[in-house]
Amino acid sequence: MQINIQSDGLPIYQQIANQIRYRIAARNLKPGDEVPSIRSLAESLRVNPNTVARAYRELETEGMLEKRRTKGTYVAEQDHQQSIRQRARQLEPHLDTLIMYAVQLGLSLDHVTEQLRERIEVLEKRRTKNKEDLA
Amino acid sequence: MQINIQSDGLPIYQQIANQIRYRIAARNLKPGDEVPSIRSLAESLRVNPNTVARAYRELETEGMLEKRRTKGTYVAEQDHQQSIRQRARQLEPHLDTLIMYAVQLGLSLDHVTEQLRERIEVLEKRRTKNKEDLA
DNA sequence: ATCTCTGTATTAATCCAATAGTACAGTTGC
DNA sequence: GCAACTGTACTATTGGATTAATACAGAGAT
Repeated sequence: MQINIQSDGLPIYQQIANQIRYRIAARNLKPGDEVPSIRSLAESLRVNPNTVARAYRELETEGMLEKRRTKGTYVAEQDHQQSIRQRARQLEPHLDTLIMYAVQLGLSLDHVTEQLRERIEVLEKRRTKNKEDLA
Repeated sequence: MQINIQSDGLPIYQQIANQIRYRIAARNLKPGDEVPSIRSLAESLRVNPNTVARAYRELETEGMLEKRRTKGTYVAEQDHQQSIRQRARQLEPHLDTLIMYAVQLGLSLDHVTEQLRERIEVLEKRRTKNKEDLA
């Protein structure tokens, strides 16, 4: 498993969790697939087993992974895959954080939704432009 | 100046900054108003001057406050008041963070805007309900 | 001049999250 | 039984962020 660790401030265990989360979302990893064992991944990243364990534990709590003791760790079968609702619930605290910031900046909430829409447009355009550049 | 400090994990200097930011946004503090001196506020909160100084420095960077050396610290005249654009720019990194989370959760960006809209509605209702309860 | 008020700078103590070191416990297959 | 693999638990180190202690520097009032 190709995981890139950078010393860019973001904790290692989160970098691992993010990258696996992303692969699952992109269906690059599918339900039932086995992910590297804690020890082997720790070894290949030259990182302590506990660090990988923490990433896996977090993903397990989210219902992304499923540990089978003495067997290994696998991408969970159901849960996150079909249930958008569950994932949406995980996004909620981040929404609240954003709203809190907006309130503190004295920005109206209508303004925030509008600004978010605009920001997404910008990012989308950038993304499609990159694809064109590659073609 | 009535500032409440709680030991709830949020750093003291941020609690101070937040509360002042909020008052300015609510026009409870107006441009030109003087805020308590670093030393006096520090004393009344039983906190180190540097802690208050840090809050003020942050607000100054944001263009909210304006220090006049040997005079005191004042709510800035222009800047934040009329320029929504400036405040919006400060919100941008938070928008990006939210978008990043959404992508990692495999949620479409349209979904995010929709969920944000819904979340805001909930909070708005809760807010108006509280007002009714008080009446 | 000196007292008293501004904000500032430097260094030290403290605390906590992240990570490592290392030993433990269960299962499987030889 | 024992080797080789799973995930886990416990303790120690470290590094960074927060806060404190304390001293500094400028301006105004008396």
